[in-house]
Amino acid sequence: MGQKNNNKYRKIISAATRVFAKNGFYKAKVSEIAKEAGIADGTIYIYFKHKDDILIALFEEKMKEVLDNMKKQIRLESDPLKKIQRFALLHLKLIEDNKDMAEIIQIELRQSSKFMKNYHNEKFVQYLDLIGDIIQEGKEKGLIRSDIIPGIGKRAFFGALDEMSRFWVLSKRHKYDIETVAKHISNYFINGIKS
Amino acid sequence: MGQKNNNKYRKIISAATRVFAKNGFYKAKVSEIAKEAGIADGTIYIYFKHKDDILIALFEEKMKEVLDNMKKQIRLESDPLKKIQRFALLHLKLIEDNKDMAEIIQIELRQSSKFMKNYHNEKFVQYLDLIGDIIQEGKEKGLIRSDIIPGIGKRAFFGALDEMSRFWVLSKRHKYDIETVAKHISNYFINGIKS
Amino acid sequence: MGQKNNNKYRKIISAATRVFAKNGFYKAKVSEIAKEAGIADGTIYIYFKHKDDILIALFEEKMKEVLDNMKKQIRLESDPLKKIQRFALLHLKLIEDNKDMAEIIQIELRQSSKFMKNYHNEKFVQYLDLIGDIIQEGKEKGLIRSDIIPGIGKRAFFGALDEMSRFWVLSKRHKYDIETVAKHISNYFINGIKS
Amino acid sequence: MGQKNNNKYRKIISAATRVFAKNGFYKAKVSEIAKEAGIADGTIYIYFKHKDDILIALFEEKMKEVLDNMKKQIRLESDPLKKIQRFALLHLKLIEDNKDMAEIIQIELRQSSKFMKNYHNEKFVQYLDLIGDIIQEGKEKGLIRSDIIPGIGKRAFFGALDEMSRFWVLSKRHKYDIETVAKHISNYFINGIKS
DNA sequence: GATGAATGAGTATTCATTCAT
DNA sequence: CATGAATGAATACTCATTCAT
Repeated sequence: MGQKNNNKYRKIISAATRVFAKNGFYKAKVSEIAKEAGIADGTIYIYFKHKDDILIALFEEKMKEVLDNMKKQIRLESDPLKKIQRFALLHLKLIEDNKDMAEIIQIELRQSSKFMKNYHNEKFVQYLDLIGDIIQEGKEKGLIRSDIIPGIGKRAFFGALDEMSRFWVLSKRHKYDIETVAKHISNYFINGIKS
Repeated sequence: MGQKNNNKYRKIISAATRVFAKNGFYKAKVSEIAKEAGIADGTIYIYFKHKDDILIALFEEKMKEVLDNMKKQIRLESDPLKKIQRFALLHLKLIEDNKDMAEIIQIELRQSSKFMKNYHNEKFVQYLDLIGDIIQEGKEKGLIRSDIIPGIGKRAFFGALDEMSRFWVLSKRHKYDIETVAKHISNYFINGIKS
Repeated sequence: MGQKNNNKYRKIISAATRVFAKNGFYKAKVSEIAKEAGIADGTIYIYFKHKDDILIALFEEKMKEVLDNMKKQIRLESDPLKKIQRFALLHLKLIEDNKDMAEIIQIELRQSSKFMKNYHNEKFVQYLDLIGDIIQEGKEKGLIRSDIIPGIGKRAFFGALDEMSRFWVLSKRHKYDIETVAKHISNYFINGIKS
Repeated sequence: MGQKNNNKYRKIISAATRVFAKNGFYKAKVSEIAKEAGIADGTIYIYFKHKDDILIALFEEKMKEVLDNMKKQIRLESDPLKKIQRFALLHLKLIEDNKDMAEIIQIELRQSSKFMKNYHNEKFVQYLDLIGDIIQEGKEKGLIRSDIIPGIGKRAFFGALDEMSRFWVLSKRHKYDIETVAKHISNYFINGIKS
């Protein structure tokens, strides 16, 4: 924890975000991260035991931030359906404002066994559960049909946003603006599940 | 004679599907694919110039199959909304029946720059367009709201299915059966976009 | 011997001469020689047991030709000093007319242990001895100083011609014409050793 | 610190000289050079980008030494004809004292396109020019015939010495001693070109 | 803590050679 | 004899990780 406040630790995470985004985790060299961070190669191993750990730490850090921010924003809304709208807009804005991070999460983290399969992605589960909880709340308030299964609904909604994000990350020019996309996707979903 | 060549080409693709699925593209060794295919290491290089090309060929092959099959199935249905339901069910069934392939497409192919970014994924674009075309058809028949944008809708729907597929691929036990998931997801979407 | 008259054997030697000259023995691929010869890879191994053997055979063939030719030409001259002049001119002409062969002999055959060191180059020894014999004859006829050592003289003269040949092979444009070079080099030597 | 680097660089050059001389460049394994140098395989790649570069560096290093030494020695003599004698003796002595290096220069460096053809051998050109300059000087002083062409003479003389060197390198026992050979070869040449 | 030179395990790819047809 | 698909041994080079300073 003392480490996490450390200047060098932050520099490595920041440099790694850029380097991983550029060519992917496997093609990224530890020495390149060190160079980008303006430190020596060996210094990285004072803060991280393995190259893998940089990616995991990076993910945890970013996801914590995203999760905390999303929770805070969602709380400002009391109507579950409004919460869904806000979630969509905020999610896409986060992607837009953090292209490098988004690319890593989108592409690298889905990757090999080392991560999605063996690494239990607690923060991602919590992120999905934010949606699940909103759906549950909507059902309890009678705003969402009682036959909607939160476990399916949360993935469907997240998946829809995520696929748009992938498109975002991989395209240079955007055909649709964020607000439009957020509105459309949340409307499909809300209309699809509301009572 | 062509048979024999074809035979080995197929064996390599088949072996690679299993090997890539197990530990991912980067951790897969060419020698392991050869062993799995029951041929010599060097033989692989008669059919493929680089390790990369095996993954790309594999993807093209499988996607062609999936695309052809999906097109045929969709044509059997005349109602665009029914087409959406059928798409969902068939997509999830394909995933279920081709776990290894699904895992590769889900995880490996989204990966590094070499693929999603630089490799222009024509077949995937066509697959998405199948959905786009159905939406367009539905709009023209007055079954789908005129303000629905196919370019957003197709991604939202595919993303929803895809996120469920990911969950499927990464889980050992399935909480929900395919028919249920397909029904729910297509219902959200249909209710969300119908007139 | 029946083999040596064989059409395919000749084709291989001829193709190998071109292929070895282009990029050197080590970089030359057996399959490239086969392609150049218009035959299958495997056919080469009907005529030669190893890639090495092609180079050795090629050398033996060419050297026999060169040696026979040189012997015949030398015999036409009775004056040992004239023989030296003729040797120089003929040697350089051979190089000029057989660039590919010259390059191989110059460069490849001097090469690694496999050849100059382990392979006892009988034909080359005989070629050098042609010069040695001329010197000996000249000494006996009192035309060449009695203190000249043929074993040194033959190498000095051959080396002088050979270095010019190397220059020839490696240059694209020739500063001096063959007759001039042959005349100069034989004059240095003749003046240097004559009584 | 620079010392240490320098130290390993030297060790590699030295080890490579021995290893290349033994079996030739193409048969030499990088790992063998590393073992001979008492370092790890990877360390070689800190100092040299490619295996080729070791041979080139080795050559440049040795040639610089030889060239500097030869220049110094030649300057001690004022008579151009004496300079030629000294050149011959010194050249052969260098070969005798640096068998491994001589073998590499003699055999490996003449080799494939990578070297003699594509690699412009500046130091070798300068070495030859030392002889050319002596001839020019001799002509100006009226000691050497005015019709002698330095561009031909320098190659003839170098070639004569070089061919003796090759004989030297490839033989185990020497029939003639250095002084005799040097004296003979320089005498042929001097008598051959003097006024 | 910080450094960066050194390590050496790991692997894609090549290509001479074989042999079933 | 001829073929050319198949073989698999061989090796240059990379790069995550270590550790003496």
